[in-house]
Amino acid sequence: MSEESLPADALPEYAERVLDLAEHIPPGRVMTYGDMAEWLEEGGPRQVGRVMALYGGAVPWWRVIRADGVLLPGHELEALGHYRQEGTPLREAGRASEGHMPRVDMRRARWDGDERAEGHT
DNA sequence: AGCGTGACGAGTA
DNA sequence: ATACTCGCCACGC
Repeated sequence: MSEESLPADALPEYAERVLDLAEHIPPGRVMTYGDMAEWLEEGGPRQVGRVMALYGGAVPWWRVIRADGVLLPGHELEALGHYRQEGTPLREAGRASEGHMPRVDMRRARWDGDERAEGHT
């Protein structure tokens, strides 16, 4: 039997790795799908995206976004609420902000996975 | 087996 | 800023 049937109460190992990493993203910071794939050294942005689409509800999904900083389509308001609540750096279109959501300021909010760097002490 | 699709990314026009 | 192309990889039809 080469069938690798997965236990119903367990996720694919890759999915667990993705979710675990997502849970380690500090509040006020974000990680891109591509960065997560690179950090894990496995799969690619689309694979991370697939995992988040399927199981992302169990983790702080709003801290995992696209490289261009666009809020998750369909959950913009919810994500925005979290960002304002945790002080995630946002780029607001100064004058034309009416009509479209702000985007995450990737330059400041991007987290590289180095937890030690969080403690500036 | 081919083909389209997607919570992607980078490059080009 | 937007639109389109190509590369990427797993899934479903």
